[in-house]
Amino acid sequence: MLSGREGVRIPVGTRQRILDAARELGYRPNRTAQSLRTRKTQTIALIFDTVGDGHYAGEMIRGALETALERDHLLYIAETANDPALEEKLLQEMVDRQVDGVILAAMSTRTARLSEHMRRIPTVLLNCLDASGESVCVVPDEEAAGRQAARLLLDAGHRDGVHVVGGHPATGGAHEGLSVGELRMSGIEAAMAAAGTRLAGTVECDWSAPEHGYRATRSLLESARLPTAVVCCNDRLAIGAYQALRESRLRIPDDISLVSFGDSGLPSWLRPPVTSVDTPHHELGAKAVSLLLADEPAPAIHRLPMAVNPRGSITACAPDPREAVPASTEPGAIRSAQPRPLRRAGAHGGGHG
Amino acid sequence: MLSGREGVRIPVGTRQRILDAARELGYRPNRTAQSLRTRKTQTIALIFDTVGDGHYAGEMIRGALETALERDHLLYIAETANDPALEEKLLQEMVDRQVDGVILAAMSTRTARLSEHMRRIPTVLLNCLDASGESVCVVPDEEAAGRQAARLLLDAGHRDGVHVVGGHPATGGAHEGLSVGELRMSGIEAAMAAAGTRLAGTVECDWSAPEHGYRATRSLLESARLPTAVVCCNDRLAIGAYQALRESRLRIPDDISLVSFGDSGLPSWLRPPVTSVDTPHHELGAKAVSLLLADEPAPAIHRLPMAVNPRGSITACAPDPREAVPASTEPGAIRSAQPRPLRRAGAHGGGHG
DNA sequence: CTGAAAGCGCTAACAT
DNA sequence: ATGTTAGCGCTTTCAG
Repeated sequence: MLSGREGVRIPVGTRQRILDAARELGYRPNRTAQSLRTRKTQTIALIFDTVGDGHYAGEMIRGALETALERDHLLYIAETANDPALEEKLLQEMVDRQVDGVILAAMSTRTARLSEHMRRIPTVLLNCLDASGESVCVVPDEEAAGRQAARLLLDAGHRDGVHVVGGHPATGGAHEGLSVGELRMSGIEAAMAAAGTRLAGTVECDWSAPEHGYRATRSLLESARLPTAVVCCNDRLAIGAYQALRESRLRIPDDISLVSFGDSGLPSWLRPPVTSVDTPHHELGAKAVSLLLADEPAPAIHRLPMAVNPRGSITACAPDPREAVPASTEPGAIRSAQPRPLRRAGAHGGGHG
Repeated sequence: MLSGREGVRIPVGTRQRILDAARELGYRPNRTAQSLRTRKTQTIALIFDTVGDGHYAGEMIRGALETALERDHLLYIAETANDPALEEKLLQEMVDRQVDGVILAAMSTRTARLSEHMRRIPTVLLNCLDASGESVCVVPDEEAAGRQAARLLLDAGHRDGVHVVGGHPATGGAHEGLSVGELRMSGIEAAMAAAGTRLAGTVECDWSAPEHGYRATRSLLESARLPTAVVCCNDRLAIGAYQALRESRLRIPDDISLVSFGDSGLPSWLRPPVTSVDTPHHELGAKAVSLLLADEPAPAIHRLPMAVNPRGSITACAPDPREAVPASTEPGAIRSAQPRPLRRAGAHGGGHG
């Protein structure tokens, strides 16, 4: 009766008294014994390739944890460090402890190789796909994200002066053969085309560090026609872009608009805060858990929408940008050449980038 | 015999044959059954108050995981979001699953309140202390960190021009009644005193965002006597300081030296990289696990040394800074007034801050 | 419809 | 020194 057996006929008062007594005595069913019998442990393994700088992982963990808790499950966590042997060992340990399912999470979207274990236990791939296409996968919808970013700019009137910093690097993983960069670019281009226009240009560069964004943006500013808006393919590039723009005395968003794809939570430290299309880490983690715990984990790729976070780095663009923003070939002093060493100590004073 | 019973007399060949067969058949002892019998699960609960921005947590998790794995344990993870009710529930769930021990980790050092559960199960407090002083605690040695930071500067010849940005805010937790800021300041002051000198000044400010560091540093630069070196109490303040220095055309480390206390992994993105005294997240996690798994978890506070990471933001200081750095009351143009809008596209091009 | 009994797979205590 | 047995605390099956 304590285990919740149905159809028991006990006076309601008595029943309640029993339950109360049980609680008062601090009775807790022994989950280990339950598990031995039912072969279910109410636990899930969350295995990362690498926890990385943590931000990505942090939100994912939170999302997964919340959903798991709602469904009365607890989370194991582990990290493979991209070591196949370690991955195998961890998977084995998890299986030994009879986890009810495994979530294999990758920090940067890529194609995963499936271990044997994963054919014998419910598995969800998080932020990665497998070659066979027989797995349940959860990934951000990068192509839609590209369209979202472009729409932000288009809706503000930017049509002819939109440049991209980042582009389609070969590095990084793939969704169905396409890299994150390719997908985002494809989305951006599609949205521009749908609006009857196209990108003014794309600077292809490494996404890994701010300095690449800095250099790419500088090269943009040296061109004959100044951009009205720049799309940065990730946060690090955006930091570099901020730096380059600040050095050129171009103000955001007054002189130029900026959109970024957020993946690190860093944009909130930029001044002014950058409007970005952010990877839904939290939702990815939550979705992975709920799929794992669903009755029929039908093989499929679940693409989650990215979140648009307007933070004021976009300004309406005049119909003809040539009148609003005069072109310049002088890299040294594009706009106000006035040196303003110790500027603004106000609310935005901590500005950087 | 499979469970490793001692004193069994079996021909060596046979013994090996059995083991081989077992492996070939894929035999794995059922850990759940083991646990039911032995009341040990080879698992540890790692419970954070908040995973925060993740960096802190990421390294801690890694450290804990490595050590746990070495000792054949797996890690549960959870987050209480500083909600006592949730903490209680999670603790209960962990106890129900018979974890062998609990690590209670705080993101920012503070004093913890002990739940009843923790008196009945081995517990280690990570990055926090409890009022009773009866727990096993692992914390960074903040006072030593202060001395380390000061020594870096003193060894480079900085004696009379060292300023601190941050100070001793009342906010944040405490080690034996002292906040992180108080401890660090105390260490800095002790080291300066030991060297026969003292701080030129301290700007007390909020540690939470770059803009406070920016403003504090600006105020420093407006004073009559220019600092030869600045100590920033955390990464965010350092970012703000970088920004202020850059706007003043002061070069790091040529014109001014900088040291920071690292807590976010962010310093690596600053140009030039900032020399910092870093919280040993990884070691904290590892130590917590090994203490938890030790035979006698004697109540004690374990202070772990912080790691010094020289990254080139400190330069030797002339014996008399007054000759090396002329004072100025003009905030507008302290040093080279030359506007250099699009500077250096080279290796350090991505610089920001 | 309800109570009793038989295990889940292992380890520890027990006889041989 | 080795083989045997009795549970760990629960769920499920099977009689009653």
